[in-house]
Amino acid sequence: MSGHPEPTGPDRAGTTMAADPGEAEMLRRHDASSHEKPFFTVDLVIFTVRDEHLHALLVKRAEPPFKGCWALPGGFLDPRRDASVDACAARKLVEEAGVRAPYLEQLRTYGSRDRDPRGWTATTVYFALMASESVRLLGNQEDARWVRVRGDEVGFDLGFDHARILADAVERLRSKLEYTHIAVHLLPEEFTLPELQRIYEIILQQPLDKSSFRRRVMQADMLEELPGRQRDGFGRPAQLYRFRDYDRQTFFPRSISRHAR
Amino acid sequence: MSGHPEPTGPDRAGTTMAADPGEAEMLRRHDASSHEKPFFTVDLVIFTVRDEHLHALLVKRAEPPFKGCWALPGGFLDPRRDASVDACAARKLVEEAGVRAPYLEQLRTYGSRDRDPRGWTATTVYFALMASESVRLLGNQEDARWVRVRGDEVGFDLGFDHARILADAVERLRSKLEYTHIAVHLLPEEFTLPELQRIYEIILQQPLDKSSFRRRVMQADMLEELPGRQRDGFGRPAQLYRFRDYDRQTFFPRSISRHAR
DNA sequence: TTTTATAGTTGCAAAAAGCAACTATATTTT
DNA sequence: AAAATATAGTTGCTTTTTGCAACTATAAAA
Repeated sequence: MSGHPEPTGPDRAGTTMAADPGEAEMLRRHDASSHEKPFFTVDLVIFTVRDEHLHALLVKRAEPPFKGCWALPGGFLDPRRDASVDACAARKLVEEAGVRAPYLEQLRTYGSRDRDPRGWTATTVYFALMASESVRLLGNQEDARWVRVRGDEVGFDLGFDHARILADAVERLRSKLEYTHIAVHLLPEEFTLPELQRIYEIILQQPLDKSSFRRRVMQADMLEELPGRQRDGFGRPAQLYRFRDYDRQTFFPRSISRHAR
Repeated sequence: MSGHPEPTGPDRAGTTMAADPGEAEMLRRHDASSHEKPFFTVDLVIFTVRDEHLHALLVKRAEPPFKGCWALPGGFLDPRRDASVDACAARKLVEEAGVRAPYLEQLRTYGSRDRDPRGWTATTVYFALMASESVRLLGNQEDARWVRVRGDEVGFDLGFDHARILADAVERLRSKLEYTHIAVHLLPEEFTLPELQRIYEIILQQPLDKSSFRRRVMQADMLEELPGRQRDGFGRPAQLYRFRDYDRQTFFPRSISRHAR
């Protein structure tokens, strides 16, 4: 493909003229020259499953605003250090949770005049999934903790609009679990099928049929059996598997739980 | 839950209220000076279906950088005018496409040191869906056009990283069409079932079975029959329907096209 | 009046999911 | 050591959902 648009095409037909072109032009130039910038931060919703429940990592704010309140980890993007927003999120993930490369996905950007008392602020929020075993909390235990998520909240107030952000993140997590394989990122590299099923049950908050679940996961062909390797426990030992392709995002052809309709 | 954390558990310390104004004022100055801000813009991927093909709205840039190039509509957020990022997107939608309230959803935020020659820039991208009938392009025909999307590109280069953004938007659109009802937003308020099916076929790029499609859509119970109202044409007239609830985002229990596995 | 084009329905075969009983293999208990 | 118990994994059948193709319905065009 070349560097120039086609001279012809279906694009000319439906372009009804309307309001004054001079006005639009004026607005465009105004925008370009004013360049007033909002504050820009990156926040993280870091999920894990521990003790049969979904947990999120929260930090206690050491500085105003909302000093002493619990909030999502995150902070200002530093254009000198961060080559990109993604890189900034990865940096903060290391700083806050000491984790190298878990599943990290952008949730969305929240920005408004009044969500931060310091002024117009936009924050791009990422959510991360990790195995609870792989987490090393840095710094003091007192100012960073895993908090159990009940429903879509933690049971107490959070600073800023972080309660709403957390609720959105939980919703996105549930929604993606219905259709994708991302739950594997909440487990260590090697895991068993019953462990994976338990993750789905905990987050979707409903029991799943064992045989249907296995059928579905095996048909998706995402797991690699680790021959001879088993997880011992009380009953019969369970076969260990590994997720086949951590980069590809695959979808189930059906949602896991039947939707109420 | 209430406005106060539980006395026990990991949340014990989350008691403090929001910052007092005097302290916030002090910190505002501190933060403002110590944190460099990136530029912040909002861009739009505006989709419609015309002439049996998916189209996106592109504008020809009047100013550098990429002057003369085609790019996605958008521009700098203005903290004085825009109460939120969402509001900024809605404003730009009116300015660029003269549309009041189509489907508007945030895609994601792209930000890096080198995506704009003017410096570190973050852009939050929204994608909009609208019926081709409802569009009034403002300004000159020459600098805003509907361009046919083939695969996930338009066939010529775009300014900035907009080609990649457009590809991401197309992918998101396809993905959401598999599981949700958003295709109705690409049609006028009243439409027929064959028209809706055609939208799915065009965007998913594959034929769909008539009876399965109807069964699925009717079971989802999202459409309201308009008694006595029909669309005339060559063959048998088609029943007109209206989408029942424009706010609710509902999901199909299965994806529409069978996935290759 | 016949042909053609499109809308919409129906019936059945095929595929997938739900369900429950069954086997397998370990630990714990007696 | 045998029995009880707990968990993993399989199998067979029923029910549900889908895919497919033929069928009917209703208009305009020939």
